[in-house]
Amino acid sequence: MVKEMESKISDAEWEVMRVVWAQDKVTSKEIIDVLQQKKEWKPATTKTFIGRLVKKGILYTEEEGRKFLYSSAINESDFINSTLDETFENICNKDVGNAIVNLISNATLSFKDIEKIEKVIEMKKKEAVEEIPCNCVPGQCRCNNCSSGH
Amino acid sequence: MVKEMESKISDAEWEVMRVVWAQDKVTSKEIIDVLQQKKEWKPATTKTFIGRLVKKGILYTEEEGRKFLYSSAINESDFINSTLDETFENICNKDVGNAIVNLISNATLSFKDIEKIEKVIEMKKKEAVEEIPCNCVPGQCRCNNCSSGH
DNA sequence: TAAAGTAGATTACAAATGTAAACGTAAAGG
DNA sequence: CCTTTACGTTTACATTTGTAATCTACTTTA
Repeated sequence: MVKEMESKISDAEWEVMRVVWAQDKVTSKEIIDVLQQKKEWKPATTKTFIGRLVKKGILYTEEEGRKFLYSSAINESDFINSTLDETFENICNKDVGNAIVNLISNATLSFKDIEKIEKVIEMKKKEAVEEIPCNCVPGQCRCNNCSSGH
Repeated sequence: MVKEMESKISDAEWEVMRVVWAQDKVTSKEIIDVLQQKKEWKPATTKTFIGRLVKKGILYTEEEGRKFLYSSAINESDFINSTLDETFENICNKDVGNAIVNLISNATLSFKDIEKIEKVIEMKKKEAVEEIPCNCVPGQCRCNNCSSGH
């Protein structure tokens, strides 16, 4: 349960981080090459994103002779999780379950993933509720799906 | 499997949509009131977001005498799902499973949600794979978690 | 040693976003 | 009928994001 990450990076910056996360320490050239292939970004474009990430403190730099080696200042899983948690805060409580179902159905999962999911689900059963109220309109839920409403 | 939603709304706009979705048809005053309470937005601020959503075609307007009634031009669940699908495209394939585990563990779920999740999981078992390769660096995965790599 | 190539830093600029005030017009109240 | 109110529209403006060229200081190479 990591608290307060609150860094918020853009889609383009994510793309850079993915390269860094996948390779531990990288030179700018490596990042540039990967993204030139994958996203067709001009080198200058990638450089901009790298620079912004460094400024935000999300990329560490360590000098290696003349160049820099870049590495992530944040843990990949923690970052993904807190980003997703923030995204889910936009979603009405009552829809979270369906959203998760949809995600699972679109995902490619390993046997291990499935095992883990089954395990959490088993735990969640203990604290499951009958109906989840809409929390979009505080105080007075008039949402169609909430019999409890108003 | 809804294709092509590609509307992309901002966090602030989401907040407006939540109010609309929760209530079917609403006046601007209702939206403004809710968000003044919930987010402490000035009426003018909310008006701006409403206007932008109308311009984007995401809010319908229908005249009701002098005022407008606003309603959503898009289906809530479809919208949520396609937004999340897009978000998950930022996430390395190999991390998707863990991300889902995390989401489940932070969610409040109903018995029905859990049932549905169990059902999808059951289906996913048939197409589960041994290991999911990192797809962040195309062609040559050097990611730590991928034994298959490079 | 001069030319060419690299890498990081600086500058550019349009579109989207957050945040809001001001404006115009019609309605409702006094 | 005039004033206040309410609502939609227009304008404002700083920040973030996407997208990139240019500049500067080395370094490698001819």
